[in-house]
Amino acid sequence: MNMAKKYDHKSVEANKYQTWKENGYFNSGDTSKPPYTIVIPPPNVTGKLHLGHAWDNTLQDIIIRQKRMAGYDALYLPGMDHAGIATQAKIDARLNERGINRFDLGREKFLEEAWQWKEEYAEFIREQWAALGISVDYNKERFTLDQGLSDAVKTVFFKLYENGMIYRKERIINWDVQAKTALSNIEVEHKEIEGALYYFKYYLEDESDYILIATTRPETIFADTAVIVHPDDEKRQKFIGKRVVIPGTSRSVPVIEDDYVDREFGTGALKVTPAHDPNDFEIGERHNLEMPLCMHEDGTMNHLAHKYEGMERFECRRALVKDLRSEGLMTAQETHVHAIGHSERTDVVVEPRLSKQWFVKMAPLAKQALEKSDASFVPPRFEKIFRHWMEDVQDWCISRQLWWGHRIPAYYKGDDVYVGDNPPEGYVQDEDVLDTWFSSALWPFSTLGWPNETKDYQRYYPTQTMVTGYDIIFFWVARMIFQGLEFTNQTPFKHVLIHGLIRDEKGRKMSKSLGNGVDPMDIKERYGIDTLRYFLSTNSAPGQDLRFEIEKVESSWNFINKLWNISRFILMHLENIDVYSLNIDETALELKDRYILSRLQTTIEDVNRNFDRFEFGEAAKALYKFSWDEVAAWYVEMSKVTLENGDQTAIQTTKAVLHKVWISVMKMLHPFMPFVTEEIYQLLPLKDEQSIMIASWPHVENNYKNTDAVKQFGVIKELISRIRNVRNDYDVSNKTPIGVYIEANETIQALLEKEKPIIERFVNPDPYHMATTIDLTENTLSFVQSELTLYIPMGSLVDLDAEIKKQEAEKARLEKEIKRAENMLSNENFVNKAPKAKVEEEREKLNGYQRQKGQVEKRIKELKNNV
RNA sequence: GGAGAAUUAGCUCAGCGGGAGAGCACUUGCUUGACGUGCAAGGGGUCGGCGGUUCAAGUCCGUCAUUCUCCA
Repeated sequence: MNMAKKYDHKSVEANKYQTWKENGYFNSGDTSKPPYTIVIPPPNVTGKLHLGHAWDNTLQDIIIRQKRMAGYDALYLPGMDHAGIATQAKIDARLNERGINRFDLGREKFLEEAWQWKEEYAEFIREQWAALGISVDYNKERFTLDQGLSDAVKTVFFKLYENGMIYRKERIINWDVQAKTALSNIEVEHKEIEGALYYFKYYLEDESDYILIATTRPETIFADTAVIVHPDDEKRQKFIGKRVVIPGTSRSVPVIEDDYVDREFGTGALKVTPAHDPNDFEIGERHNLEMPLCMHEDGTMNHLAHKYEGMERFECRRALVKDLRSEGLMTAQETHVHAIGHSERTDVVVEPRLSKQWFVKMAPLAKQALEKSDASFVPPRFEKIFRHWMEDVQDWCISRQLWWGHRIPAYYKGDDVYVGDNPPEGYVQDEDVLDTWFSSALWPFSTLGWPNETKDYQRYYPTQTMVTGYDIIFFWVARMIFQGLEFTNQTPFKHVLIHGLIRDEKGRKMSKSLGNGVDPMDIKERYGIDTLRYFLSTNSAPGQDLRFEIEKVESSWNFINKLWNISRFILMHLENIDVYSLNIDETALELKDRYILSRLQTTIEDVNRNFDRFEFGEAAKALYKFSWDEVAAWYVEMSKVTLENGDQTAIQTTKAVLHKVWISVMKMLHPFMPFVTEEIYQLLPLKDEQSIMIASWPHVENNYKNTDAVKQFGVIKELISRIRNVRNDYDVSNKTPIGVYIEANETIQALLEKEKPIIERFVNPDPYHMATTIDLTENTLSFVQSELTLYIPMGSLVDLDAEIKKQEAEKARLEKEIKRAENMLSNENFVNKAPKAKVEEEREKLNGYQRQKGQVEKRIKELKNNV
């Protein structure tokens, strides 16, 4: 026995991952077994994995390890995402440090830099996967810009284009002025901001009258091309057909009528800026208006803003407002709270901007997804969120003005467009790349070889379970579903397990700007990765957020330390043992053995049920309670009695049971804490496999289920707990023998006689006395229990009056219980409608209470006689 | 404006149709040969309010309140 006295995560974790990997345990491919596939949500090649990744990956690894042990050909497919904007921004920053601008470098050289960056970070991420202990099949690792995945992207692009589901058009898109690229709708975060509503005078050209117009974005007036009034607006009919001058300029625009105007909002008249607002764009199309832009791509004003040219847009707004106010062209400024779009990536205010971009027509894809998706969400409410979004999804802007990504396979020559692999002479390829999510959407099948009908694709697709956070249901899950259905005719996964976000100890989101992030590697360093995994997987229910609390991490560590010490005890007794003696002889089982083996079966059932429901917290709770509250607190203590004083058969049986119970518990805990369970498994004799990773999952053995044993054990437990309680209440040291008299029927007496060594060990009684009736009156505490009445003579410590009061209270309590049970049983509806077992249970309870009440009454009488 | 979640012990959270649970914190006692990061024994909740369904409701439905999130 050379186990350390306390759990030392560093020595436990050393070398194990490498060994597993070298022995090929992570590899899929055993075709004699049914496949079970999980693809990793590919982390961005931008930097470190955070706690959110650790949580996400732990859940995936728990599922896959359990399935592997349960007899599946488990494939946990790893990979990474090129993450267009995010990575390009990082590379830009790194180049800037070296004083280099990417435009000086040129596209080709820049991409060389980018690939180098990717190699660096991929290695870093693999190290972190190893640190987390996740059992991914490295033979199948993929990257979104790999050749195969790029082919998949092109195939999808071509097919959608052929079917008219991808188009290129001038539309109002969300423009990120910092990243200088288009964004899709869902990359825009709407935030309520207190802005202002500015009222401007648009004078008629002859200055005889003016229309007052309210706007929240004054700087866009330079791109106004009309003013509209409502057809029913009698007051303003006279303006229709005339021209008004844009305030602060000499340019005039026509006044036209259109019922789009909301007569309740602002002044009831509207300026139209088709190139800077999606609604205005539609009006512009209806009325054939010109659509000039008044800003550059970086958000500074262009020549249309004349004297404001070159100013940043908000600076221009301030200057313009100030000028118009002093010129009397602005009449009012009201505060106005409205939702303003911010770039999810750079957090700058998104500029709606007319731009020619590529789009995916969403209606047909969404319709199909809604009709055919059979992915089941856990918890189910997320399906509603997915469907609701799908129901009114807008076309997806997929082009990005970046270099790092899948370059759009479209070529132009003048107005001619060629989409395909072999452009004719003279055609020039589109400069832009596709939205990163365009490739992520294909991840579950492109990683398995699609569009080729590869063996892997045929065997492992569709996948079983997708695990991800609710924050990317729209970005990713929904898109995988509609692309999967469109291109593989199947939903890409059966189950979608949704988890929440990880929050700091105050409940705030972890973020770089708050600086409240926790590095999983720091936790690993201090407590071990098993501790972190156990903490992450057991402290929230599916779909709920998880709060990071160091106390919970510590309690996870404590649990592992407890497991370590139980193992130490067990291993001490299994040293130099003949492994054949570890086969259990059922005829030799003592009560404690029958009890713990029976509880082992119900624990396995409980764990299995909760694994099937993805309720890992509940599964772990069952194992925690079983190993700590039952194995350690009772079975181990009882086994000491046998191991010290029992006969050879009993000792061997106890050792065999300890071994069986413990190896089963280690196996069931392995998905949660792979390293420490492997360490202990390796130390245990009589293993079924070289590694716990590939050992078989425990199965329920019905022959060990024994409700009688559990019940009898309960009698012993209740008795012991009560005597310990008296010792505590009356401050009687465990060293002092305590008098114990037990009144019970002969069956119970026989049971207690048999378990005498255990009771003696646990409560140190004065040799205890039993009879079917016991008449002890003087200075004796008494406790009526379910199967027996316990008397403890306490001499002068007993206050008879107080004891009578206690018994009276007990009697009152029992009477209440009796009344409750009687009420239920006299209710015809209950007796008729409730399940029979439930009714029977209540009858038994009633009988028990009545018997107990009789005992208590007898006791009160005796006490009173003695006062 | 629409949709969802949360509201349970001092704190953080499980439980979601048959008599309230965990971790931490708290109280008392304990150098018991696995473990003081432990052991034993405790205290502490009319499960947000009000209605309803049911033989039976923290648990299902409705409604209100408060907090949070997503969508527009």
